[in-house]
Amino acid sequence: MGEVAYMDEGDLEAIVRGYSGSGEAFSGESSGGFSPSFCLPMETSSFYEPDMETSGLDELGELYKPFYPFSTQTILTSSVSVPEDSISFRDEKKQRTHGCLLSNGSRLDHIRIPESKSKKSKKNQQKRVVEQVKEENLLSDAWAWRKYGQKPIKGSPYPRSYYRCSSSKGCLARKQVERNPQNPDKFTITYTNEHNHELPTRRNSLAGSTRAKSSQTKPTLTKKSGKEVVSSPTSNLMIASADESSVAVQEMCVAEMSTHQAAGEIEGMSNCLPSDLMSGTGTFPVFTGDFDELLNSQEFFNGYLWNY
DNA sequence: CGGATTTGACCAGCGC
DNA sequence: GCGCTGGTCAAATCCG
Repeated sequence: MGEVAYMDEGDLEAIVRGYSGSGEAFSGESSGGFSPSFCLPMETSSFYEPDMETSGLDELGELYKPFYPFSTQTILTSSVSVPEDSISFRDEKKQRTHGCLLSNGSRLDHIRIPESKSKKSKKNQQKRVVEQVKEENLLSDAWAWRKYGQKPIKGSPYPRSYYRCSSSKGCLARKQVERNPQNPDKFTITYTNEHNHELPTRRNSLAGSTRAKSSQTKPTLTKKSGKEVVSSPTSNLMIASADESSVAVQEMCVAEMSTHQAAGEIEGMSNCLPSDLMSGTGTFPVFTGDFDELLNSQEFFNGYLWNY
């Protein structure tokens, strides 16, 4: 299952996208086109194109471009539970679902969030996109993010991490990532504002260099060189960092979308989770594939993704 | 050395 | 007005 909730201008409207399954949801029907990953409410279109009106699923991907340049692959990953912000409205969602069935079998439900939830606060007035993803899908974001803060959230045992787009100094795009208290296997990602630039040629200015995840707050960490790092062999791949491997993995996602390569490789790809968000989990998805192979595959995309 | 992460401090919005 | 909470800032620190 996967859900994506759009909250716009007061969080009055949101949609929930349902998936028949997290990994299996992607049935490889994407060649040359978008998988109907997202079905956005009309008003949501204004998010990117004020007067854009579309009903075509292909265009949905375009709508999502600011956040998900590769909507198809991104979607494939989206798993789902209920966005934290809308958890309290689960029942209502169930009652008011009248979504559309996507060609891949996933369903997209529209939900209306009670107005009481939105107090017209400055924050709420910002356009947001909320998505629930599984750990292994946190990587499905081609943008470069830089973490600028972390805060414990009341009512949740897990902290919330704050990221901003690091591709462009003037970019106001923000991203919040937090583990779902109700379903620790999933993360709630909240995107705020939109990117004011094209997809970065490199996810991070530091592409190629990896910073081992260090944290003093993770129970599931192991000591390494005096610092604590996630025990997973790939844990040093950050969700928002541009480790060569992670980039390659992500590109594999794209490749997958266009070449129908085994989705299993993606499902098994590593996850680069911030250790702070990993607290409470003892196991991590581990990518067991050959990174060299992945890196080689990267060449496949250099032509249009990473213009280097 | 450049860039990313960590983390305490600061600030603003909201409820009482 | 006060306290709580969430979001952001920025110095310190880390890493390749």
